[in-house]
Amino acid sequence: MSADERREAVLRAARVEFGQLGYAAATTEAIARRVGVSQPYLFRLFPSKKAIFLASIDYCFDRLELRFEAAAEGLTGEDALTAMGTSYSGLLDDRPTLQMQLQMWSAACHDDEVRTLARRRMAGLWQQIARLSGADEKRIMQFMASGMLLNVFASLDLPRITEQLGETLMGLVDRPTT
Amino acid sequence: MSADERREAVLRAARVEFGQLGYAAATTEAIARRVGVSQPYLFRLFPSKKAIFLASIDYCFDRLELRFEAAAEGLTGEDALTAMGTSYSGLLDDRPTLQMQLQMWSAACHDDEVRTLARRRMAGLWQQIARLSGADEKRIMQFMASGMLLNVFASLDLPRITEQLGETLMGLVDRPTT
DNA sequence: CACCGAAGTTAGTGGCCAATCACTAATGAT
DNA sequence: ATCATTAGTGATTGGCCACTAACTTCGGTG
Repeated sequence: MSADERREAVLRAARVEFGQLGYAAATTEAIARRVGVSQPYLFRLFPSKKAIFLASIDYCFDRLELRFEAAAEGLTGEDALTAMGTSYSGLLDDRPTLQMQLQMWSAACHDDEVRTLARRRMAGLWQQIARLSGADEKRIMQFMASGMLLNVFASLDLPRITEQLGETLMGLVDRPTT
Repeated sequence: MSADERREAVLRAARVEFGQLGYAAATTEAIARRVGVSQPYLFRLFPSKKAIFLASIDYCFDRLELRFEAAAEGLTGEDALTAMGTSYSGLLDDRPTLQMQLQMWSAACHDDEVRTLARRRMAGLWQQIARLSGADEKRIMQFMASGMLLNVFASLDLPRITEQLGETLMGLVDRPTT
C-alpha cells in the first residue's frame, strides 16, 4: 500500500480513536493497531501525534463540507438549510465525526494550533452554509446552535431520545419563525 | 484549614485545570500546586483523580443552578429566560465554568461514569429552566442550543467577536418568534 | 504535660506512552 | 542481476504521572 493510501487509512482510524478518547487519552499504539500497522510507522507517515490530530480534524471537515454540498445541491434558502440539517442529523450513525468536533473544541481550550485550525474550519463551514442557503446571520447562528446541541446529545449517547431529538432539532431548523 | 474547606479549594482549582486541559491532560500535580498543597494530599481528600473530576462537574452545575435561580427570581416566562440567558453570557468572564462543560462532554464520549453524571445534571438543568420559565420544550431546546454555541465560541476564545456574539445569542433568546 | 487525632509532607514505585534508531523485505527501473 | 527507493518492523528509552507508604507537625483536651 502506498504511503498516501496509508495516511488516509491512519486518518480514518485516528478519527475513531481521537473522537472516542480525546487528544490526550488516545494512544498512537491504538491507532496503529486499528490501521494494522506498527506504532513507529505512524511517525514515518506523520511527524508527530499532534500532526495526526490536526490532519484528522481537516479530514472530518472536508467530508462534512462535501456532505453539505451534496445535500444542498440544486436547492436554495430554507430548502437548502433543511436539507443540510437533515444530512447533519444523519451523522448520528457516524458518531466519530460528531465526537471529533467535541474533542476539537476541548483541545482548542489550551492548544493554540488546534484553536487556530478550529477557528478557520468553523468559519469556513459558516461561510459555506451562508453561500448555499443565502440565509441571514441570525438564521445561520440558529442553525449552527442546533448542530452544537446535537453534538452534545450524541456525546451523551441518549439511546432513544437522540433520534426524536434529531427530528425536534430539525423541526427547530425547519420553522424558524413559527 | 479543615478538610472540608480544603476540598472546596481543590474543586475551585480543579475546575480551572480540568477546564483548560481536559480530564486526561490535567495533572493532579498542577491542581495541588494551584491549591498550595502537596500532590499526595489530594488523595487524602479524594479517592482518585476521577473523583475530583466528577466532583468538579457537580460543583460547576451547583453554582450554575444557583446563578439561574438568582437571575430568574421574581420573573416568569420570556422574562425569566432572558434573565437567565444574560446571566449565562456573563460567564464569558468565567471561562473555567464554560470550558468545564466542554470537557465534561468530551470525557462523556468514552467514560460511563462521566456520561451518567452529565446526563443527570443536564436533565436537572433542563427541568430547572422549564420550572423557572414555564416555556415549552421547543423553546427550551432553542435556549439550550444557544448556550452550547456560546460554550463553543468561548473555547475558540474569539477575542472581540465573543462579546457581540453574546448579544446576538441573547437576541436569539429574546425574540424567539421574530 | 502527655497524647491523640487531624492536617500535611517527603520520598518512592510501577506503568504507560510518544518518539527514536537500527534494521529488513519488497518493488521496480535500467 | 543490480541497485536504489519505498514500505514496514522490533527493541528501546526517557519522561511523566497517578497513586502509596511512612513519617512529621501541631492544636486541643483530660
